Amino acid sequence: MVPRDRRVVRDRLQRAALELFSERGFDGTTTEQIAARAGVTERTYFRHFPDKREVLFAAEDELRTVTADALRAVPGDLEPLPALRAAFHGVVPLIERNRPLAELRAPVLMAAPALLEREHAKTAALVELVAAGLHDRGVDPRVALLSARVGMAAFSTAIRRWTPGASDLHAEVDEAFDDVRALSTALGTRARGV
Amino acid sequence: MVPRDRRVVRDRLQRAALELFSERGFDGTTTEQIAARAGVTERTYFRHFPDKREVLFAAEDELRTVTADALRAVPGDLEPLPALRAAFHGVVPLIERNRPLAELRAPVLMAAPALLEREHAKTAALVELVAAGLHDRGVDPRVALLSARVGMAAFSTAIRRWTPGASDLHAEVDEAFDDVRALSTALGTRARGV
DNA sequence: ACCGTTTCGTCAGTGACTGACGCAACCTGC
DNA sequence: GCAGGTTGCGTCAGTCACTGACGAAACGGT
Repeated sequence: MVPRDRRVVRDRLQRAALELFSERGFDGTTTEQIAARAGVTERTYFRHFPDKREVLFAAEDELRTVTADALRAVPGDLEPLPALRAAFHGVVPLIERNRPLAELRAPVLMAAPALLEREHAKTAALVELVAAGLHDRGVDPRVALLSARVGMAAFSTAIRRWTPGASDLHAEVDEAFDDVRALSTALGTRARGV
Repeated sequence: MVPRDRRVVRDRLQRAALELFSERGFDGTTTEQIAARAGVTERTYFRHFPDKREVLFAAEDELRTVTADALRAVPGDLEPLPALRAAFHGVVPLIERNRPLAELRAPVLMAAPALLEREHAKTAALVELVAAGLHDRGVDPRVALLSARVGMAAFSTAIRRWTPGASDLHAEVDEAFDDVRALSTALGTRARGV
């Protein structure tokens, strides 16, 4: 028994998994191999992560709390989409900080459908979280869900458009929301309240 | 060996799976049980469906082709979001026709995270499809992806808001897109081209 | 009635995941 | 510095999703 600290083992498992997935791919790697490289047994792996994919999604909890806090910190008089734009600006530092790791993860995710699926579930869960946050601000639930989806569409697009070094994520967020606004004007202007 | 017709076996498997998932839940059902109720072996199940979840997602192919065709049928001079609104109107009949089955599927999906995840992947794949369709119409790829996400957000919201019998899905689609327009006006009006 | 093709059953095997049990290392109070 | 509770791990056995290989039965056409 080497590492008596739980965080150490967890960290070694994450590192080992990322390495192996990069080398042999997700499907070409067994959980037993991950555990072996981390110096533990397969059973221990499953004590730290509920399944094979979850090793790569440890940062999700922080993203959720930061997003929820950022939305709560937004002035209450803002309309739904401006509120989300402001909230996502508060999430930008976290995304920027996690960028080095994200660049290692990206090729692995793209190559494994099971991991892509998990990533989509992560986005969907975040939409629900944001919708709940809007509801807490007094937004009608029907509008809250649509707003959350549109806002998340803008934020996801901003992140994808982001080319670190060449562009600023804050600027990309503003541009994406501006694009939503510009795209929507073509929908015509009928008289209906939200 | 009773049924020599492939479609018959496939249909029996789908029916058996839906029944069993409704009775014992997704996790409480084994693929062997599904096959047994359909009168075949587990091996045969996996000859018809690649995994345990896919029995409930057989209609996806039709949705994809209908959506792609509907988008192609839209006049080429429409802006992205109006084009998507028109295309989704063309998909409405399919959704309405599949409603009875969808109502049986819904509670099963909600109760099983693995199935919800598959459903989200389906939406994500449809977004990619729509983005590609927009790109074929000459829309810039960066704008196409954002448009596809926003349009799909509106369509998904319309379907969720839809209470069959009490409301019309066509009307819900228009309302959802109108809501997007109304929500976006709050983003202010800066001068930027799309 | 013959033959190529489809579709299925059987068998054997891998890998993800779980529950139960015991042991060793840590933490506490005394 | 030591008894006793807690935590983290190893081991074992087992279930279930999924796959490849092979043979047999049923189908379609000639």
